[in-house]
This record gives sequence, structure tokens and C-alpha cells, in this order.
Amino acid sequence: MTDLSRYERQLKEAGLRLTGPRRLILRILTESGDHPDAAEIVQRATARGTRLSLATVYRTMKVLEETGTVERHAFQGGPARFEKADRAHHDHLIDLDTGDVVEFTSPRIEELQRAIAEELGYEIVDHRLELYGRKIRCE
Amino acid sequence: MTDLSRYERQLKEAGLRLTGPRRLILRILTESGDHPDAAEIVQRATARGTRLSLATVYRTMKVLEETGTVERHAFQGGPARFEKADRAHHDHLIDLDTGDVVEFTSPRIEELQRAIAEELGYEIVDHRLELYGRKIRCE
DNA sequence: AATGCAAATGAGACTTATTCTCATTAAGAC
DNA sequence: GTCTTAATGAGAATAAGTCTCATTTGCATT
Repeated sequence: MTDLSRYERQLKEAGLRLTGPRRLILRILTESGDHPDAAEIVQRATARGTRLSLATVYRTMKVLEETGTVERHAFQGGPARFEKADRAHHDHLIDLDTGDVVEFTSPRIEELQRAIAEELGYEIVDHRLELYGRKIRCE
Repeated sequence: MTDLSRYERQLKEAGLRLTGPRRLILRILTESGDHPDAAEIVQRATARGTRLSLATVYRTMKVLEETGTVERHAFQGGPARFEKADRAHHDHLIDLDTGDVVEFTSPRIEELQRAIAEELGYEIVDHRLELYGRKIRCE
């Protein structure tokens, strides 16, 4: 869990307290390979035998977003889903049949986005690129 | 209003009734140059002196999405906003300061998306590309 | 180790966006 | 005009997320 202690350092540096619930949430995110939503995080805490309030999850996520520790994704018509932000930037392809999330990156798309925004007189602060698709079946 | 009658034809073809509220909603969308949300559509109906229920707006939008008459956009943390789908496909750049929505298209980005999805074994059903930015000020 | 203060938490009330229910209305076919 | 059934309005219900406030707990200081 060197990962975990790195998060703890990030919290410290932001002048935030290293509380039990925060440790727990960070541990759950670190150990989850997927993109859980707030309710799932509470469930995973419960599964570990620890009580955790939904309000705390949302509050903590807001804080951790600000410190750059987690990322929030609001996919089409569902609750927001979270993942830790320790990896390089990537976009998402959502499998419409299973709900699975596949990650991908495209420097070329990023560059095109930047160029388009600039042409319109804008500087990009944030962006969202989500593909919704179905597996191609090879019959 | 040739536009309007085109919508009416689309409804007819889908076996849907051409009701007062539906005409009204279509007229409002046709006359609106922006991307109103459901509540705004009700307000604009009221401004015309016609009562219109929020439930009807949402129901109608669902129906019109299915007939390909309108598009729904769920931008970051606000209500869904609607626009008529009679123009060519485009993506959106949202001005973080004013909330303005600027439309743009990029065939190259579209093509890159298709290629990426294919490489991952997926076929794209839908996609979302939103840029959030700020105007570049020339001092 | 004990103290004190501000930050963080939990539980539930509240807000906002959207869908559902059901009694009433009104398209449009005959 | 009548009849059938889809569509509507009004408000209840649901879902996601935020807020309030009394209580707890980090942690800096003794």
C-alpha cells in the first residue's frame, strides 16, 4: 500500500485531517479495480465491517477531487462513479450491455480538441469524452 | 414553419398522435435558438399563455428522442437540455463562466473515435464529447 | 497523558431532476 | 357524433446529491 500512504501525504499537504473514514475510502478506492459509485463504496465499507455514511462519501469525494486524488465521472443517467487519479489521463468507453468501463487514451483526439477550442477562442479547462457501444460479435 | 410540419410528419409516421401539447413543444423548440431544459420549456409555454405540465415535457422528449426529432444533452450537474435534431451532428463546448453552449464538429475526431472503439472490439452506438472552457482574453 | 478547539462525521431532513400513477381529456378512426 | 385508446395534468414517488446540526475525533499544545 505505498499508494495509500501517498494519498495520506496528499491529504496532509492540503492541510486536511487523516481521519478513519478518509483512510477507509482511500483504501477501498485503492483496492477497487473498477469505478464504484458512492453507494457501492458504502457497501464495500459495510462488507469490511465498518459503518460509513453516504454523506461522508460525497463530502470526501469532493475534497479528494480538489486535491487531485480522485476523479468523478458522471456517465449517462446513473450516479457519479469514482476512481483514483494516480494514473495518466484517459477517456472511457462504456459497454451498453454490461455497464463495463473500458479505458483508452488518444493524444491525437486531445490535440484536436485543443485546436478546436482555440479556434473558437476558448481555453479548455476540462473535457468529457465518452463512447457508448456494444461488443462486436464475430460470428 | 416548414420545419414544424416536418416534425408533424415524423410523429405521424411513428403512429403518434398530433396533440396540442406536442405541437406546442415542437413550436417552442423550433423557435428557440438555445438549448432549453424542461422547466424552461414549461416557462416558455406559460409565456405564450398556454399551460403545459412538466411531466408532459419529459414524456414528450422521450418520445421525440425515439423518433429522432430531438436530442437530449446531460451536461455536467444540471438538468437535461434539449434541442431539435434537424441539423447535422455536432458536439458542444460549454463556457464555464456564462453557461453558453458553442457547437462544433470534427470529422477527424469522429473517425478517431470509431477507430479506437473498433480496436477495442466495440461498435459505437452513441458518444459524448463536451469541452468545458473559458474565453481566451486578449489583453 | 490530558486539554481544547476546529474539522469531520452520521443521521436524517431537504433539494433538485425525473418518473410514475391515475383520473380525466381529447385524437382520430369509423 | 361515437368510441376506443393514447395522451395529459397534477401531484405523489423515486433517485442522486447536498445541507444541517448535534456529536465525535484529529491533532496541536500543554
